[in-house]
Amino acid sequence: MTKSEVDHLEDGYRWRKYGQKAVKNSPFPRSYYRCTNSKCTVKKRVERSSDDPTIVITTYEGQHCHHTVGFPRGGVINHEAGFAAHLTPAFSPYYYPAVQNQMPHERPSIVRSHQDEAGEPPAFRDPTPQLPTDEGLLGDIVPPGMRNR
DNA sequence: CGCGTTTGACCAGCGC
DNA sequence: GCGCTGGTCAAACGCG
Repeated sequence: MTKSEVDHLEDGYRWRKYGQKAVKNSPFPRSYYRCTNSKCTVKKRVERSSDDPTIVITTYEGQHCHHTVGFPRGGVINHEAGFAAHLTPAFSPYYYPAVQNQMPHERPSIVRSHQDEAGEPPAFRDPTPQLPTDEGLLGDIVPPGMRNR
């Protein structure tokens, strides 16, 4: 589970959308992404929180067997808006429905989604080798408790 | 021309 | 058995 204000949070991989469906829980459609790398079968499910439209719940499924797609650019770690949000799942309205009211998240970030994806060259996990293990990336971005849905 | 998105159809699982 | 819901496929389309 992740939280972010933008749809296209660049997490270092190239995603290809393969479907979109309207779910019952939220009035917003849910998007289905898959890693474009034929090697890794990672899937991603992005749905918007019904309570706070500025929040998207991203559910990763599987783990990447390759490193982040080439990012030799210098910008690197600038994940305040994107990846940093991953590390605060406590704000997820799914777990703490009351907290969302206190979130001062009213910046016009949805409008500048394009800037965001360009401004987030995700080479974030340099020290982490590609672990095709059970942990993989998920072990980092998802608390151990919630991994086995 | 290649790649990614869009969109409707199709399918499988589940509950009634 | 039927209908609903969620997940995937695939063709068409748009953009760089």
